[in-house]
Amino acid sequence: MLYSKYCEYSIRALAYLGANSQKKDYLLVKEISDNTNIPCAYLHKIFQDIASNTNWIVSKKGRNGGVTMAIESKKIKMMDIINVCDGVQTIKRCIFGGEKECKQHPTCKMYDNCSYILNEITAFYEKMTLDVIAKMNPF
Amino acid sequence: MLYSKYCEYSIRALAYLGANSQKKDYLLVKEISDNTNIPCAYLHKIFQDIASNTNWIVSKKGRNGGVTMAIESKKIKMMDIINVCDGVQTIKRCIFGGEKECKQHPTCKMYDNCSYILNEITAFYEKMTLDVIAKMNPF
DNA sequence: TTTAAACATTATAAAAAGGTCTTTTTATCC
DNA sequence: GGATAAAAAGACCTTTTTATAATGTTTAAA
Repeated sequence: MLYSKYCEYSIRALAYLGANSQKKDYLLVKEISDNTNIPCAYLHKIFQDIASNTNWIVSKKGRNGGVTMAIESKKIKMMDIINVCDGVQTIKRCIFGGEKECKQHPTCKMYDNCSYILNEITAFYEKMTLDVIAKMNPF
Repeated sequence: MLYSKYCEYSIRALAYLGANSQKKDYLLVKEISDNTNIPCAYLHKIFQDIASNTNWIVSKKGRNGGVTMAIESKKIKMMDIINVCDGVQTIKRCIFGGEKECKQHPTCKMYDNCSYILNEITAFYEKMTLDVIAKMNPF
């Protein structure tokens, strides 16, 4: 698994939101839940977390409430979402278990050897913005 | 995270075993535990699982017992270990959450788009055999 | 027959995933 | 303007998975 389920849900939910919420119209969490196959209550929690940790979405309580994007889809990369949900160090760590700064074994060449593939993965996540995802019709 | 901690431990432990056990000499689980920073009791369980699911290692009870490699280090790839520990589908699934065969959304181009990077990752794990790892002096 | 080792089983802890119920906010209806 | 209903927010709880610890059992060499 490249990232947690929580993170996977966040990506799917934001992609749907970005693709379907035009400026100033709010989508129901229930609707997003139904269309992305994410448990509704869990999705509430996810949106809460995203709302409090980023400026990506705004939510409105009460009748005609819901959630909507606060910034353009093309400004949010998968990499950003992974960083917010799972932490910055999730991707960029040695596949052997250590950190880049791991000095336990000064002669170890593992990180150097896997940095290539880590960079490839990172580059991929950097170029995958929500609008790029939306164009692939995942819903 | 690219794979579970259980899997990471398995890779580290097998790499150590491959690097340090010559034919017919058994290493103590305790020694491997000490040198790889894996909890000793947990490592026992890992070796048990590996022993019963593969033909990679053999263990010997009693005095002068321990574990040793049953096949050559160069024949075991990281990919094999990931498949045994976390299951075959861990790596090769659409980063958007679905399987390759996911036909929920017939127009979705996500898997096609991420297959390139999935292949890169797979190729990397295929070429990383235990003897290649050992040459990097991770211990 | 003692002892050192893997093997086996059970229990515990922590984290991740998900559910339920109550509260608060807000628009709309009367 | 008050009542009502619809929505997110928030608090708390349950389940599942992952990780680890503890303890006893079996094996085999010295």
